[in-house]
Amino acid sequence: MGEESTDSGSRGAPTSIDVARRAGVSQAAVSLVLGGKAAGRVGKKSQEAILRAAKELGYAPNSAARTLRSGRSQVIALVVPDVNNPFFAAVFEGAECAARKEGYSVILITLKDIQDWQQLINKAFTTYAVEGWVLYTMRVPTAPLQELLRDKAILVDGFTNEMPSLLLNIAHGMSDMMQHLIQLGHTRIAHLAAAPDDETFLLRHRVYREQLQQHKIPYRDDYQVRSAFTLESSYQAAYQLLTLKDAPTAIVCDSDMLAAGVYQAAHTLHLTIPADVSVTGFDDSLVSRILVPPLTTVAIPTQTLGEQTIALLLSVLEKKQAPYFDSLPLSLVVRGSTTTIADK
Amino acid sequence: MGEESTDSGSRGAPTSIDVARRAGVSQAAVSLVLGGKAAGRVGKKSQEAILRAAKELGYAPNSAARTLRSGRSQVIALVVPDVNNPFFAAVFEGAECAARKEGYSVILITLKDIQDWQQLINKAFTTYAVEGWVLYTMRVPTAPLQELLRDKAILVDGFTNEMPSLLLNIAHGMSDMMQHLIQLGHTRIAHLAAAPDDETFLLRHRVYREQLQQHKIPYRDDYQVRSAFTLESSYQAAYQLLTLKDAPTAIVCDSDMLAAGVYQAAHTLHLTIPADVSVTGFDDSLVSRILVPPLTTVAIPTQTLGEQTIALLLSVLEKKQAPYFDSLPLSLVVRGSTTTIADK
DNA sequence: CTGAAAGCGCTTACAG
DNA sequence: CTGAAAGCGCTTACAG
Repeated sequence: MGEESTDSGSRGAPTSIDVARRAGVSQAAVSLVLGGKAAGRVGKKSQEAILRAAKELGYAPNSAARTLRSGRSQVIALVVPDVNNPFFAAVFEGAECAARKEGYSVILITLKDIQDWQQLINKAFTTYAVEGWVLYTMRVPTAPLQELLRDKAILVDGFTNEMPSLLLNIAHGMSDMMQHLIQLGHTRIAHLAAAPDDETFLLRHRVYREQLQQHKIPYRDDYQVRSAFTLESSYQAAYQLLTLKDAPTAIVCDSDMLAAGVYQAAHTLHLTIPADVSVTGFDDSLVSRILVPPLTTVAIPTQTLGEQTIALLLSVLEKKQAPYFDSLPLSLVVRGSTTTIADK
Repeated sequence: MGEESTDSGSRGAPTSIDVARRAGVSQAAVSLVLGGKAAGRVGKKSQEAILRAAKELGYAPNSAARTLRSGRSQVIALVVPDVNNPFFAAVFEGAECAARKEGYSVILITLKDIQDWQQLINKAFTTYAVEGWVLYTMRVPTAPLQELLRDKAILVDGFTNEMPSLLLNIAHGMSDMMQHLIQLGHTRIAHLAAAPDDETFLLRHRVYREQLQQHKIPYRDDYQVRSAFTLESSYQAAYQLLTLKDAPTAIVCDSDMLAAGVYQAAHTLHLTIPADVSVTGFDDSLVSRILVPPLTTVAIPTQTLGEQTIALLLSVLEKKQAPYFDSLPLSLVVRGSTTTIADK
């Protein structure tokens, strides 16, 4: 015998063998019944006995054994840049909810630095048995990782030829936002952009310029600032804009989190939102509702996003259909942070 | 042969046998080297050959097999009521960071309703191989669950005889907060309490009353309101307080999230914080820094909390010491939402 | 409808 | 220092 022998029955968790013994059936029958595959394979009497015995013993199938044998863990990993951004917390909740309906669970992996790619994913590979990956990181993974993730990962709000994407209609949302401000009479519109030069943010900027051009509003270099996703950074950036000689009457932010910095700077400068300056966000996260006045923003519907994400990933995993590229519509949510341009 | 036979080598993921074959060693040697247990057991030459072969094949150990055989998954589950509350997102990050240093990973489980206890934990039991549990839910689990969790779970900010607790010094934090307001000259101090009647919130209320009494300030029933953790609810509660004939000059909230509702209500009523009313929170989450002016609050240090939580859980799992009860000190963070009482 | 058995990919004690 | 082998607890095809 290979190992420290243990008298069965008195050990930690009960196994399917313990349940079988108690119910007077074979171990295989236990597995079938608890796996929901007993139809026409196990008699009524046995089924009842098995369920009773399992309950009495407090039996739960060993997930490692199940995963090892079946090759299926029913676990999906969601990779995001930062959970502390309430938007990604909502994305997690949306994905978790959609996944649960399909019998899957979601683990959350935070990818703070780009260097973490290797480390974190390797860790996830050796720690969890992850069946599928949803990457919402605005960063395309490195080549060796793409190989590991082939046919089991999708990208959200990003594009690469190496894996299917769920695209968001960022351009439409941004363009709605610009038109909203222009209709309110704004012409001095600044852009507080996100510092990372991911495609999703570059796109926002492109639409910002296009809209200015279409409405014959001159583009001004001094109305362009960029900020990291910290309050300090966005505060500084906003302060710079608001203290310009010819300060903007509206500031378009790439994210609700960045807009929070504008609120701080406006307060410092005794400016009132929206009377003195209109402010807009992007995401429609908790942040947009907490700010006073509530933030006009572009809503990314996290529940729908979760559903579509899970649907796309499962279709990829099951190879039911060729990877497709979809585009989720975003909608403008007008709240109290924008108003018509004041005559001063 | 039991099953669809597969010619080894050409299947999905490479196994330790593939690596062994390529390196010209036994499968066991591969396991030892990649498990970091090769010291004095495998020769230098073999080790190098194994590592090279593993790299070339892109080998990663199968986690389900490892967990099944070793009985250790290195996974800890953190159960919280709501990830959308930025405080719990920070708690997750703190725990994840501390756990990683010890070689563990953390999965996040959200427990919205008390009814979910059974369902979610059972699911976690059968989906993940969870070694240890951290319950930060302000709810003590039901009896049958306590049995399942025996000797592998700890409770944060809650108490039961059934499992070890990490206690937070809520009383101290709340008492500091009350003294801060009283020193500023406030006597009309209202309490916007959390609706759930968990011990942690009842304690805040007890300290609130004690402090009033100690400073000979009369307790007023009309200064007591309770609110769920939604903006709508806390807005309503705050509105009620602020429209009293004899409105309070300070509102003490059980959580930063609740304070956000006070900001909204104050804005509606054209009241300025802190000039017209001082507001305080609890947690020191992202919310407290986003609000304008930033919120005076009681800080729960999520990084330290994560470290202590993991340390306590691991000591319980390893049975290195008897479960102990510790109490994490909290500190007052004075920001811009509180000021001296204005003479009107 | 039921039972006996193979085997998922590892870890680990043991014999050499 | 190396190799052969047992076995973790399941799932699933197969023989009855």
